[in-house]
Amino acid sequence: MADLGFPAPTRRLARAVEAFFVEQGRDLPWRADRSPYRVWLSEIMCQQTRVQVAIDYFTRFVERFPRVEDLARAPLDDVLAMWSGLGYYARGRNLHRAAQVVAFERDGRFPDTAAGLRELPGVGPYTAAAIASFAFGRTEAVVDGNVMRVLSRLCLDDGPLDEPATKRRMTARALALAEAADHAPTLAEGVMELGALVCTPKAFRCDACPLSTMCEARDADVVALYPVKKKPRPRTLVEVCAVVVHQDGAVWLERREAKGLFGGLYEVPATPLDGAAPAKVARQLLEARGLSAPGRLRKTATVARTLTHRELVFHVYSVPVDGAHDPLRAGDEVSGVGLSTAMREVLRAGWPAAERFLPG
DNA sequence: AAAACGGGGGA
DNA sequence: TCCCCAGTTTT
Repeated sequence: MADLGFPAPTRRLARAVEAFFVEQGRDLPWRADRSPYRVWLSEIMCQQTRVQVAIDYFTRFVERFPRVEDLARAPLDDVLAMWSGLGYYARGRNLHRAAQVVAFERDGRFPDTAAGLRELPGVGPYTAAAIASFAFGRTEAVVDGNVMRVLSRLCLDDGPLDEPATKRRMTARALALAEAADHAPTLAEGVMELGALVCTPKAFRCDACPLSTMCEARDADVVALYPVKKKPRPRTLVEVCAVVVHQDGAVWLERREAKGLFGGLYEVPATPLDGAAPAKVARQLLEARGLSAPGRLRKTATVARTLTHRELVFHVYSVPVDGAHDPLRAGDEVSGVGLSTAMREVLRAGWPAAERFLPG
């Protein structure tokens, strides 16, 4: 086997991590019962999301959908409504699809190997390994951001995080550790826990680390310089015109197509400005829907939301209407569909009754 | 290999 | 402000 660059025997490293997890691992809701369904659900929710945030969503989901069949039978809109605010909504859409595959094509049973799990929508290399390990006790290389950080420091690996070659090295190391462990799942979860609690990006606590005496970055006093990252891409400004058409306790909502940004979520009539005047675009949005615009449209507010690569600025127009209108949704229906945090803000800004119907 | 895809909490 | 989080999918 090629040299993995460990600063100490894998057996010693593995035992130290396992002991750390047994003694200091957190009592997270999804650790109480390691059923495949709960492990899968928690892992999907935790993707690119802080554990503290995922906890609330996980608790609500298992209460509302106790079994994978319950999730599979629910309308997608219900699932996305529950997912509202969590972000990366493709996860919610894939979650629903995967639940249907498991419930309807596999008799409710999850695949019990990483390769099998990998076939489910939304389950990539990390999640497949995590479920195979935590739920089925398999010896897998479970490599997430925490693991990459811990191992890059431990082995003084200066490969950029987003390069496949770096990922391959980390995977080989994670597998070697899992194979050297007493209990592979404990090791795997332990490395992640170490990254989450001790070997953190900024405020790392080497004094509390079970690996500190073996860590190469620590030896060289360069922990803060690892892992190595590439330069981030700049953000671009996107201005959007949003028209909040409302009638008392009802508001006009439309469903976005089920892909791309905020896919499958609901929104008020809206479109990017593309350099046009907001008032003019607002009028066009209304006319395209057969709505009579008042003599003069008044901008109600500006709502700004920052995404990873985009700065969204909504020019919000509040437009009261009367008479019957089709896509006008009663307030109590609004909480039953998927809404992005950005759209919640837009609704709050342009719909007088929003406070009565939008939680938070 | 690079880009797309949310949101928020902490430094 | 910037960073970065229990990553996956698409281009």
